[in-house]
Amino acid sequence: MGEREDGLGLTLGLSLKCPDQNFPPPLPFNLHSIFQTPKLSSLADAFQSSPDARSNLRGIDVNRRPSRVAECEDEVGVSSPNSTISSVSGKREENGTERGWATGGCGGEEEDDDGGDTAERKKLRLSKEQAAVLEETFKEHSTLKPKQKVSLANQLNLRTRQVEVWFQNRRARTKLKQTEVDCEYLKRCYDNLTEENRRLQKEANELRALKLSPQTYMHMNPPTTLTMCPSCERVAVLPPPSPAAAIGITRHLMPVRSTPGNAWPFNSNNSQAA
DNA sequence: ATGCCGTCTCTCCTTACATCA
DNA sequence: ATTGATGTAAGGAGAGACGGC
Repeated sequence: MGEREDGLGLTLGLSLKCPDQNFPPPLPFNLHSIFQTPKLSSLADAFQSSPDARSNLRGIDVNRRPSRVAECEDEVGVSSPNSTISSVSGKREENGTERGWATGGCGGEEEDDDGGDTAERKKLRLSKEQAAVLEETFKEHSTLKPKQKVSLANQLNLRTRQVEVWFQNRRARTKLKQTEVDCEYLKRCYDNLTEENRRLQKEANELRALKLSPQTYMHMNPPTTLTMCPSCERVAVLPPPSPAAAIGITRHLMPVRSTPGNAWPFNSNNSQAA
């Protein structure tokens, strides 16, 4: 109806319901809405927004498949040159294959008190039984083969288009749910990394503070520095050469194996700590 | 083999309606 | 009774696959 139309076409699309409203950062506007060619209000839209016109649908059980429509649909299905099913998209609906369904007409060619070409929006609610069967079928396979679609539609007394749309919307809902789950997971990762980063920053600051005030640890026992001999790969336990080294890396591994002639200040007997 | 065209079906976005608090 | 939020069926655009010519 018209109450949701803001006239700007800038409504945001999917709302991912991420707990953190700032994650992920939303686009400032919907590009699709901006570039989509605005469908200027057609006569049909004017009709749709007319309360009088809508009231004509009240009391009509749109979940019931009118027999005449069913007949028409079957005819279309058989007569379709390229398809044995009547999978009618919105564009193809304009050929009159599905119009007027809610008002019981067939192909929209019935005489219409409301002015002929009524592109009426038929809003219906599937029954619980229909929804349950569709749900069960969806659990087995999220897409339907044409024959499955037709048989399911027949079983549920729905149009194939309705079954098709239901599965499309159901896939969209599944994807949206999955996106929400992914969003939640990424947010947890983000929070963990933030916490880890904060912890490391704090640690770095503490180490810098130590470095700037050497007297604080002057009288402390020097930390042990482990140094690996490049030739024999034994680890030497050394006092730090300077106080500043105490806050550096305490285990110094030298990845490059040196030649035997390398100057190694410690004999191998002193480096049996390994 | 290639290109064009029509059809079908999909995703994505949007709209309109039903329902509920 | 009204209203806003929410859920969902359906419309429409665009894209890709496919078959026929």
